[in-house]
Amino acid sequence: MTSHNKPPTLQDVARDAGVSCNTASVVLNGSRSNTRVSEATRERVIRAAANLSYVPNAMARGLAQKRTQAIGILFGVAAGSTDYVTNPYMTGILQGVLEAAGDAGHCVTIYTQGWVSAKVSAPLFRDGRTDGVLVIAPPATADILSGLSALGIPLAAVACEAEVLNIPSADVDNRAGVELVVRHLIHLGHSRIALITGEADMSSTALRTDAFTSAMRDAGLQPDRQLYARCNYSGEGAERAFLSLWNMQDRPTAIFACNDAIAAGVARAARSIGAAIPDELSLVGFDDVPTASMVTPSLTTVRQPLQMIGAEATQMLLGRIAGEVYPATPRLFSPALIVRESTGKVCSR
Amino acid sequence: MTSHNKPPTLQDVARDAGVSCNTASVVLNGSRSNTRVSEATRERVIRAAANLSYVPNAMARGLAQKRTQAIGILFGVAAGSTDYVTNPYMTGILQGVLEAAGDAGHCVTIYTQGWVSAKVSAPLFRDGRTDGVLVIAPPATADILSGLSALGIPLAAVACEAEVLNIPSADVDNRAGVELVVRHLIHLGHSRIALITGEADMSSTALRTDAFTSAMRDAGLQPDRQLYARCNYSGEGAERAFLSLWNMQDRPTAIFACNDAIAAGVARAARSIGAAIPDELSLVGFDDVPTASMVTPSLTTVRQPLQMIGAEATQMLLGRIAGEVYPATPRLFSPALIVRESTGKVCSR
DNA sequence: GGTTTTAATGTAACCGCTTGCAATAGGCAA
DNA sequence: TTGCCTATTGCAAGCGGTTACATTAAAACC
Repeated sequence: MTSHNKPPTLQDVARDAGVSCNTASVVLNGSRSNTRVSEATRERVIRAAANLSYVPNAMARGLAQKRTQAIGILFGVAAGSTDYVTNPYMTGILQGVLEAAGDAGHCVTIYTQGWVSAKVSAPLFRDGRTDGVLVIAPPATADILSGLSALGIPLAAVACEAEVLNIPSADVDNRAGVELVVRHLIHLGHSRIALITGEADMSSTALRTDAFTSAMRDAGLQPDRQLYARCNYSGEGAERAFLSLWNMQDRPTAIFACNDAIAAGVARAARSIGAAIPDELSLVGFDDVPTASMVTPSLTTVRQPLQMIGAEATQMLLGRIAGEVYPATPRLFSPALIVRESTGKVCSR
Repeated sequence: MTSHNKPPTLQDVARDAGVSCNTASVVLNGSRSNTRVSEATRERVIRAAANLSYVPNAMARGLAQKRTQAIGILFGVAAGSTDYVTNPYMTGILQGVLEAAGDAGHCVTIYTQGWVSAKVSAPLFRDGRTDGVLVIAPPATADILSGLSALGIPLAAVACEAEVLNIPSADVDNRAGVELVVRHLIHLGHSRIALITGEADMSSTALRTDAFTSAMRDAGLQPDRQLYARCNYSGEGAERAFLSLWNMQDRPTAIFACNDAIAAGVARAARSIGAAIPDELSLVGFDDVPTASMVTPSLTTVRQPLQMIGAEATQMLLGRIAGEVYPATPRLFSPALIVRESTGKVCSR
């Protein structure tokens, strides 16, 4: 019974192999290329380590060489919220991060510290637990990125304004996604197209709003600010936003919701008041969450490659940790328009 | 600009406060109640630490006191798979874990090491990175739990056979959940009820199959083994399982799918061959994933409190790390039957 | 006043591993 | 034989904390 004994240390390996722990260290992590070890010794050490199922202590190693082989991940959450992984966006990113980090032999540590103020929270990340931090879709108002950046912590980000801070980041190409949506709707004959955005302090809100306006103009349509509504990305407030649009004298024939959760809220509200989708109203979402294909009518939406985005950001972070330099411009991934049942030709009436 | 300077150490704090680093240490982590420190000194140290935004180095602290204030989490995945957080079950548990761990001031580290063999993988968790490991729904065939247990690593588990290993665990009350389903269906007049389970090596499969058989017997019905089918919890193979049941000479009037992903597959297959739900076939799922309420017809299913289960398991793990002892019997959480549109009275024909 | 308590703080040895540098031992040229 | 180079290996000082124990000084006791 080997239960409850302490894990073997490098000293144990060295003793069993009949060498100093210096030699054991050199053998086991292949470093010190200038200092060579004889083949016989190398084998003895490796055999001893295998016999003991030796695993180096990450704390000691981290302390000595100041690299932990772990990265931290910080999810953007609304102030006071603890909903870290309750939506498919975050979990999609996380899955990509886990795969990329795993491939690189890095652990992933999720930070749950609240987003107090950047001055207060940022120093917490200097606890030496991780080599760098990945920040996912933080609200711009939480200036955590600048706080972390000022402390010299290696960073990469997803879906946020990282360019001005010279932080590498990855994101979906929001502009391209919005253009796909607007072109699709216009192609179906819509011209009064409404926009329902999420929180104002998310970078995607500004980007999509701006892209929407441009795309409308490009199509020769005058965007109507009356048709811009706002709620939360969680879907909260979507019903109200929908109703305010629907009760206008000159109501829109299509609504572009900035994510699928908002679109779901709109669909629910539409059904409850008997507005037919897509006959009376076309509806488009963004994200292509699993539910989008299952609902009735199924949702036309923009798919973004979340796992690729998460993986790319992870690789950038690992690169930054290794000292590489990246361009500040975000790495953008192409979205795809998934046309389903919630959009149709504009009703002639 | 304070950029890129090294994080302040305890020595820095001690120097600024004009004390030895012993005193600083004692003040800052409040320990050593036998050794007292004067109020004046205490204040000086605290002020110095605050001025420097001092954060103790987790590696050094972990090395010294052999506790890292971090827990590991290992997701049960199919052999060769890297789908850690791609399904709502895992993310629901994770969310609960994050909240509970965060409340206790612990970090959560996700392990991505593959489930090689228990002999190979288990020692990896002795790297000192975490104080204990939470194992979520592992396949019984991957004897990782026994491997970890043999090494004396503090453990807690979710949804698995942990009792024989004397490992504290939490889970939904599968038996109660299944009974709710069977009673509901019988109440609607069904007697030929089919069961579609997930992988055979998941503890829930055995538990739910057994509970199903018992519940049928308790209702005075003879369970028909012909009506037991199997596929994967991911939903893969659900169509085939459904068709094999549907093509029987004496087909079932109701199907209990062991999770919502399977139920979704069944619903899809049923629609594709024109089998009407619930008119010709009642369908029940398990889990109550977000999609369940959105599909048409919406899915009758069993809701389990995933976040509570995750949080409870976390608290057990933290307790075990602190030396507490828990009963080996799993802590069970009551499920709730959510009746929606996919179940109805048996068709009289 | 001398001795014992007690309060307050400092010293130094670890925790397990990395790494600069010293040390040892053959081998070979001089 | 002596000296020097090179291939191996060991020594020891950290990394940044924690903590048993020693130390000092002031207070309390007889």
